[in-house]
Amino acid sequence: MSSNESMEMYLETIYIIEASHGHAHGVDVAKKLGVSKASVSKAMNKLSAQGLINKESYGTITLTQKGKILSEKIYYNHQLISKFLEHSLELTEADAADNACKMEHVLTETMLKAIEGYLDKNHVEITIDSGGL
Amino acid sequence: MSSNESMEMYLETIYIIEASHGHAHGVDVAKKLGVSKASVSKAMNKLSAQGLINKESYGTITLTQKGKILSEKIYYNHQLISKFLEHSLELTEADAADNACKMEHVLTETMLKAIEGYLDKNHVEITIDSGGL
DNA sequence: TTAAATTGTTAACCGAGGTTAACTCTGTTG
DNA sequence: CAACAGAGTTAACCTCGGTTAACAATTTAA
Repeated sequence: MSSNESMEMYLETIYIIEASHGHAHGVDVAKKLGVSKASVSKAMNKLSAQGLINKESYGTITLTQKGKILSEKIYYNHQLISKFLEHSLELTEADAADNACKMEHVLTETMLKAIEGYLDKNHVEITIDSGGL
Repeated sequence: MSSNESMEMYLETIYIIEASHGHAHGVDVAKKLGVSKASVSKAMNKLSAQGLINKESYGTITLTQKGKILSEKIYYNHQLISKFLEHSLELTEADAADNACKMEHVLTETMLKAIEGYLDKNHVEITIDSGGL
């Protein structure tokens, strides 16, 4: 637990790619995050060492159970925050996602719980569409 | 403009100290932020080079006009976010400040404007008490 | 006024997270 | 099957923001 911001971004990205393609490749992650292949390669070594991903034949990446649980949580938080911003501030989906993306790494558990409460009270559904990162 | 997160923290801290003592000293900034004197010293050189602070006799630090305007904006945003979190999510003042502190460096202008609108619509006053950082 | 305590600065260093360039590995295909 | 293109890795390097340790400067106090 408590991987930091950039590791969370890698994990979330792998999660999203895996959701639509079954597995991720380093080069896809690099493109999606706008970083070099080399950065991805180093990051993958760390995530692998933490037991969050499996590196299979020639760079095929899949989440471990542990990695899946963590990235689901990260992704869920992202959706939670996005919906909250859309509903409370009437931000567009794009603006909400934009800000959620940066907020998701720093909010306290207390605040995340409060957002859950807010959405619940206001009957806002959390759609798990793997759309805009 | 667009100094980054840690520079913003230094600036905001100087602003708060200056508000209650007339001027700041490096050692106070270091204590408040929980960093070493050396880090403060280096940061002050940068802020000074950017024309945001004046270093007066033996380490006495004051904001320049430019620095004051910027740190007021930073501090104002902090208050804005805090109030928003207290009102929309019913967070305690402490929890709100805690999260605002991390959010204030990353939100888009669009979102900040939206928060202003929200507070306005809900008649929430922004008190400029230089309380909990 | 001189000694001690406080404060500030500098130098050398560290880890995180990125880069480029050169390399290796794998798979496809002419 | 041989060669090339695509994908991954490695090494050397950079910047940022922090650290510790030693030193310099300034206050304060005996």
